[in-house]
Amino acid sequence: MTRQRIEIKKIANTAARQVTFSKRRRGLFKKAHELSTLCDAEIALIVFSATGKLFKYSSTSMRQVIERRRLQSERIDGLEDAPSVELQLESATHSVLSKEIAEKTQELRQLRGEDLQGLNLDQLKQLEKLVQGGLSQVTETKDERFLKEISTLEKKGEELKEENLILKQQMENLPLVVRGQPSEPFPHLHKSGGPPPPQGYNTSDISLTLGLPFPN
Amino acid sequence: MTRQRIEIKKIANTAARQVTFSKRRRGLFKKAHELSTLCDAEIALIVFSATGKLFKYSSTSMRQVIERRRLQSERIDGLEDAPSVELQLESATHSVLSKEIAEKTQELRQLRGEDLQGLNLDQLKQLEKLVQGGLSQVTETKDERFLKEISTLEKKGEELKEENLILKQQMENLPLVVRGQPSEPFPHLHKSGGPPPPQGYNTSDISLTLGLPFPN
DNA sequence: ACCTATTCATAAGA
DNA sequence: TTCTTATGAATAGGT
Repeated sequence: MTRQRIEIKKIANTAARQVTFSKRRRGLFKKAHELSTLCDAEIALIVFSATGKLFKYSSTSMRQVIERRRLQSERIDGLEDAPSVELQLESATHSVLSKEIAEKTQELRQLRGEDLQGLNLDQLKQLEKLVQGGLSQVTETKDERFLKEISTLEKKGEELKEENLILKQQMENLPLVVRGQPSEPFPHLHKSGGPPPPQGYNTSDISLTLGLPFPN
Repeated sequence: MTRQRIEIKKIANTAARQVTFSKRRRGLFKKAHELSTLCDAEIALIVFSATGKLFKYSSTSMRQVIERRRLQSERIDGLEDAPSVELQLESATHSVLSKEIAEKTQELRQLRGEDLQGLNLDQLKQLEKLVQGGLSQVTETKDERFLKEISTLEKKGEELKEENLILKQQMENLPLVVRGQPSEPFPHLHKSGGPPPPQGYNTSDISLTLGLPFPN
C-alpha cells in the first residue's frame, strides 16, 4: 500500500510474505488495541502464521471474550456450536443471567449520563435526583477521608513538636562548655514519627552523647 | 490520525466514540482479512462494542481457530484454559456471567454512593468526577427536554393569540345592531386545532354566522 | 452518509 | 530483522 499498490491475494514469494506478515501483524494488533482503548470495546484477536506460530491479543482475558462470544452466538445462530442436551438445559439460566447483565449495563450507562433518549421527563428528573444523591455521598466520603488524613498529619505534627521541645529542654540543661560549639546539632534527626530516642545516655561523657544521639 | 492527532484513551463524548467505533472497526476487520489473505494466516477476531453488540471475523471457522489456540496455549502455559469438556465450559460460563454481574452490581452501588469504604482517596476523586459527569449529562438532557416543552407551549400560545386577533377584527366589522348584545360571544369556540365546525349554515341568519367564524 | 486535510501504515529497497 | 522513505490508506473533524 505504498511505493506501489499491491493486490490482496496470497503473496507468492515466501520471504516477502513473511516480511509482510510481521509488519502487518504488528499494525493489526496495534489497531485492535487502539480500538479497544478508544471505544471501550472488548476485543480478542487470534492469529496463526502460515508456519503455525500463534499470536494473540485480548483487551481483557482471552477466555472471557471467547466465552462471551460463545454465549451470543449460541442465541443468535445455534449452528456453529454444538448444543448438547446439558447445554440446552443451561440456556435458561444463561438468559436469566444475561438479561440481568443487560439491565445492569443499561442502568450503568444511564447513571453515567449516556443513552438517555429513551427516558421521559419524569424519569429524567428521578434519575437526576439519584445521581445527585450518589454524588453527595461520594463527595462526602471523599472529604471525610481528606479530613482524616489532615487530622492524622496534624497529630503527627504535634507529636514531633513535643519531641522537639523535650530535646530543646535537654539541650538547655547542658553545661555551657558543650553548648558552645554545636556545628551540626542533629546530624541524623529522623523526620517522621519513628521510635523515640533510646534512653540511658551515658551522662559521664556528654559531648559524645550529643554528637551521636542514636548509638544503637 | 488526520485533521488532528488524537490521544489513545477512551473517547469521552459518547456520540464521537460510537462514530469512531464504527469507522475503526471496519478498518480493523479489513486489515484482518487482508493479512489472512496476503500471508495465508488463520485469523479470528472478536469485538464487543461498549453496548454489548458482537462483531466477529474469522478466516476459517471461528470454532477451529479458537480450538487451535486452546491446544497451543495448553502446551505453552496450561493455566489459562481448563480442559475442553463442554460441561466445564458451562460452569466457566456461569462464573464469567456471575462475575460480570457482581462487578456491575458493585459499580452500580458505587455510582449511587454506596459501598465506598474499599476505595482510596484517588479512586474516590475519580469516582466523584465520573458521577459529576453523569449528573451534568442527565441535567442537560432534562433541561433540554424542559426547554422543548416550553417552546412548544409558547408556539401554541402564539397561534391562539393570532386566532383571537382575527376573531376580534371580524367582530369590529359587524353591524352595531348585532354587536350590541353579545352576552356569550363565542359559545362553542374550539380551543386547539380540532375539527372545523360542521358545514351548511343557513346564511340568512347573520348572527349565527358570526358566532362561528370559520365555516370552511 | 460523505468530504478532505492530515496522520498513519507500509512496500520496496538497503 | 531493522531502518528509511515514497506513497497509498485510514481516519478525525466537519458538513
